[in-house]
Amino acid sequence: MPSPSSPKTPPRIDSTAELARYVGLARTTVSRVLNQQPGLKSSTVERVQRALAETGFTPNAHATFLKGKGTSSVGICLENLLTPTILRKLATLQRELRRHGYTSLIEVYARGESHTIVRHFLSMRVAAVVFIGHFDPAELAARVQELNRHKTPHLIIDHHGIPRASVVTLDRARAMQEMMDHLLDLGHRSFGLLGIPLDAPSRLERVHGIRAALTARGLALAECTRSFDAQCTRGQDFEFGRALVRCFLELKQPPTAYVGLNDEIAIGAMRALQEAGLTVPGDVSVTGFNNQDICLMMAPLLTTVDQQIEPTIKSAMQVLLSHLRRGPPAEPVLRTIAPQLVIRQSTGRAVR
Amino acid sequence: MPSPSSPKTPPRIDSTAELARYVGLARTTVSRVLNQQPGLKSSTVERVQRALAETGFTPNAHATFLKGKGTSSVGICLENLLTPTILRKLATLQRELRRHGYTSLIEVYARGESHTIVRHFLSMRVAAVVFIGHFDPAELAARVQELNRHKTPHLIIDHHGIPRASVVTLDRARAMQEMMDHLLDLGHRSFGLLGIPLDAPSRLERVHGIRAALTARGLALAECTRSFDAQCTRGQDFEFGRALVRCFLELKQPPTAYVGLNDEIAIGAMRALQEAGLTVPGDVSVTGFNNQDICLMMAPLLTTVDQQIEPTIKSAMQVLLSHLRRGPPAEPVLRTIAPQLVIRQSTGRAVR
DNA sequence: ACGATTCAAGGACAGGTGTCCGCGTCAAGC
DNA sequence: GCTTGACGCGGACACCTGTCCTTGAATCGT
Repeated sequence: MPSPSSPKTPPRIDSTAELARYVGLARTTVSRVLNQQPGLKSSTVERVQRALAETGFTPNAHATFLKGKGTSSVGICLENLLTPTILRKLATLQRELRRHGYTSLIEVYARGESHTIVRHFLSMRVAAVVFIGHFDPAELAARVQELNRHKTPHLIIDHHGIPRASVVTLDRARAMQEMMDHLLDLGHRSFGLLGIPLDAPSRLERVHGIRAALTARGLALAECTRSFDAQCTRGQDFEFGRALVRCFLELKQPPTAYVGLNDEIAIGAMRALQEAGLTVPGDVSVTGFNNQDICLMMAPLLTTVDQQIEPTIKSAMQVLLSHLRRGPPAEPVLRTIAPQLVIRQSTGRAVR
Repeated sequence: MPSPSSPKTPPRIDSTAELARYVGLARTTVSRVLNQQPGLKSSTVERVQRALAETGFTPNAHATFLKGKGTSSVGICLENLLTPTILRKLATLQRELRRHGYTSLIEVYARGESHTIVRHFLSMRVAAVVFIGHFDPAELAARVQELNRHKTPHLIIDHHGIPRASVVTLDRARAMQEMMDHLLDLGHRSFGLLGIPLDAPSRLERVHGIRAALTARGLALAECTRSFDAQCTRGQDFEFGRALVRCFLELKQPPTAYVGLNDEIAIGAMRALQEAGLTVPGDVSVTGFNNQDICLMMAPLLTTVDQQIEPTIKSAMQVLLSHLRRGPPAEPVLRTIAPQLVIRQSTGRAVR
């Protein structure tokens, strides 16, 4: 410490009143310095600033909030803490929020606990709530209703189909359609869907895209595609992809192209295929989804879809900020982000 | 009184006073119901409960906190949101904290911003602060001092060497020593270190372990090992591992075993080796660190070290809870967790 | 019908902060 | 010496909740 060599450690200060006593000023004067109000002698301001630095005092955020000077925070509810894309969205969103002066409250979803989470957000009087990922539809709808009743702005990233909720989401139908077009151009006519059930509502959008691509060429969904996980939407990891491919390989006529729900499943699938003596893309093609870093480490490099996370969050912030300024809108906002196909080495011409 | 079947939507309630007006009771009575105080007619309790359910009112957490009934929260500062092991620790810790009635405040570290983060924690009057990962030592030391001055309990997971700070960390020296023993047993005598600089303080512990294993066999660190990233400790991803191996392969006598800082680097290294026409573990051996799921998807399966995250967080919670009960201890607590070697297929006998 | 009991009403205070306002002080200008 | 202006002091109120206490009213028992 440069100026005085006083080794007296400053006392622990816990309120503006204590700080005022410490510097020998009135509490109101200290408060005025803290809030940068005009009409104070510069020497006084400096005196308080120095005491502030010495003691490291921070005003009680709860009391500040109570006075209306809300430390504006935004609640973020995540599907999980494992999926890399979700985490990249979270990281980007938190950075953007901080840039606009908001602090974030992060909670992780667990089935049946969304009520507790949203109540926590509401009790903290957050300025808005953001959901990232996919959730139980009924539960999410109930939460949205709850937030609407409290006039708390909210935004969903990814999950769609909830009434009266603003959503920013990747156009997954279009992504699947483009991917299917790519595979159809390569001559593929029979497809194994990995982690994409044909009837589960949570993956409906993807199936729509797949069907659109097929019907555009006069093909029928039911005849060209096969999915083994009608109800099993549990695991979404490497091992799941591996297990699914093993099921497919027991068929008399296994598909020539495998379409994975995500990169992990696709990678697990490639491993299982290679273990069975098949080559990718020589014998069969495999596609992923998300374009994670790991795609570039596989042999062959994985063909996949990029989520365009940066634009997604940018768009989400726009919507969120407009909701924060004008309150929840009468009509919910819906924005879709265009995906980008990333064609690499794991897809090739169909043989048979 | 109107009929109870009236579909009139309940008004938005924002305080106990409004709720009291809504049900036609006194504010104090409502407060007593909310805090489950005895001496209330059950019909009254029920009336309030119903209004509570109808309106979805939640008491203002800030005001509650101000009254001392603190919604006790713990601040968690993360190195980043990308490293899978950090995220698994975070997920486990948050689950444990919630189980003990604590809510968590999560912030992500950025160089030079730790001051802002800790001040935010302090302004929220958190019960404790936890750091997960590795940070700038000087910055972290300053934060610890700040927390000590405010008598706020704190705990560091992973990063060690900070004075007057409690730490729970994996015994990385022991992990490296065991891994080196394994490689030495296989006949390896020249090692390429990937992402482990020999002189950087942040990786000192690992180097200690490596040296211990070598000297136990009468070998010298400087003669057996080589590291290309003396100062470059930036990237820790797949591409970094790939780039490092390319450097090694330009040497006249490349090493026979590569020791990676983490699984990603090791996987990138394996790719680069395979691209160069070498086989793993036939020609060279490669080891990772962290035992992430991806290790099981590589060909060959990656030999690595498991961090034992579950026991780590369990231990951390014990320390944290004792600090929360008794306040910051006079002597900081240090706990090391025993690692577990996971030997798979990427390591084999040395040839030459 | 009367006293005893039960229970809600409502006032009061505390917790830390922001803000307003009247008052006192001090120095400079005339 | 008086006015004027600048500036800090300290009281007051508000934000919302939890808790204590007194008071008043309704209900119950005999």
